[in-house]
Formats: sequence, structure tokens, C-alpha cells
Amino acid sequence: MENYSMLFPCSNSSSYPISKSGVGTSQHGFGGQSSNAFLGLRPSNESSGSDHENKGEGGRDAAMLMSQITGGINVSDELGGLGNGNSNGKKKGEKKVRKPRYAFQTRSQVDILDDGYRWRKYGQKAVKNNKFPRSYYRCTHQGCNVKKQVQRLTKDEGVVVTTYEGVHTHPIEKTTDNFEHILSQMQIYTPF
DNA sequence: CGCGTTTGACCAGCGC
DNA sequence: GCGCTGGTCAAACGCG
Repeated sequence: MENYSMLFPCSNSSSYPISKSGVGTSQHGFGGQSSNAFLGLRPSNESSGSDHENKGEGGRDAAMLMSQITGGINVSDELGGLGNGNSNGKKKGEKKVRKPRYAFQTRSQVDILDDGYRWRKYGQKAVKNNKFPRSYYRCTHQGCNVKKQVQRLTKDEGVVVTTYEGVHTHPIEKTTDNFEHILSQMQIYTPF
């Protein structure tokens, strides 16, 4: 994963100069943890197999726009009933099916990128080797189980790493005029 | 009052 | 087996 090709090589957005220094996250291992890839994600090629959930409403999904960075990793199955009464979040005996995750980093003053969807924060954790906490968000749309994690890099406080998990099953909720602007800030890497 | 955030606790996976 | 860490829950709280 050392080789991430930049799909959106930071256009010359004047207001948000992107330093190439903070780019090679994989080299630094994201705070020194696993050398695998983004946030410990592993690049894999089985993502194609998960098309049962990849129907992204005509590609409006932000994660799809960002294109895939880290391949599908198997997370906990349908995420469905984690906690609801069911003590065991996972079923025994069943192999866990992970949803593909898409990670990208942006240089932004704010942690929360307004990608047009409504997110509800459901957790925050201090991460090892990182002085900034990681925030966990879930899409508030009914039936949509998309999650995302937002974390700021210790090495470069201006860089925010967002990891999407899953694909939205509904159209975008509000138009984001500044979405292009966000895209212009984005640096995306794909394992090739 | 409804919705979203905060925060501590809990649980499971993984490495040693 | 134990401890660490990441991920999630859920009650309390805040804000519009």
C-alpha cells in the first residue's frame, strides 16, 4: 500500500494549500500503528463481491465519488442489530462479512465535511499514538446504515481523515454547493 | 419537545 | 489467559 495513486491531485485551490508532506500517510503509518494502510485497513480486491450493497443511488454517494481507496474489508455483517437487545453483536458460527471502507483525507479546518448527508455522532474514542480523538458517525436516514469515522492527524493537524463504511441507500439529503470545493481539497489514495 | 452531542461503560478481537 | 485497543451503546445533557 505504499503506492497510493492520487485520484484528485489537489488542484490548485488557493484557499486550502495542501502540503504534500502530510500526504504519505502510509509511510508514517497513521500514528505509527499498523503498517497496513489507512487506519489499519487492508487493501483487498474482493470488494467487487459486495455489490449487493454497492448500489449507490446513481453514484451520488459521496463515498463512491471519492472512489475506492481501501478495498473491501469485512466488517461485522449487516451491522444490523448490534446492540438492540441482542447481547452478542455477532453471530457465532457465521463468518463475518465486512463492508467495504473508503478512506480519504482532506485538509480542512473543520472535522466534519458537509457531504450532504445527515450524520449523528455516536461515539468518540481516543486513539493510540494520536492526540486527537476519533469520532464515529452514523447516517441518520432511516434504514441507511452507513458509518464514517473522522480523525485528525497528529502529524499534521490540518489533515482530517474520513473513513466511510457502507453505501448510502438513499439520495443525498441536501445539495452541497461546496461539495466541489470539498473535492478540490481532497487527496485520495488508492492501493495499486 | 425533538434532535444531536457528550461521555463513560461495555464488549469483542487480537497480540503477547 | 490476560491486557490492550477499537468499536458501539445508551443515558444524560444541550441547543434550536
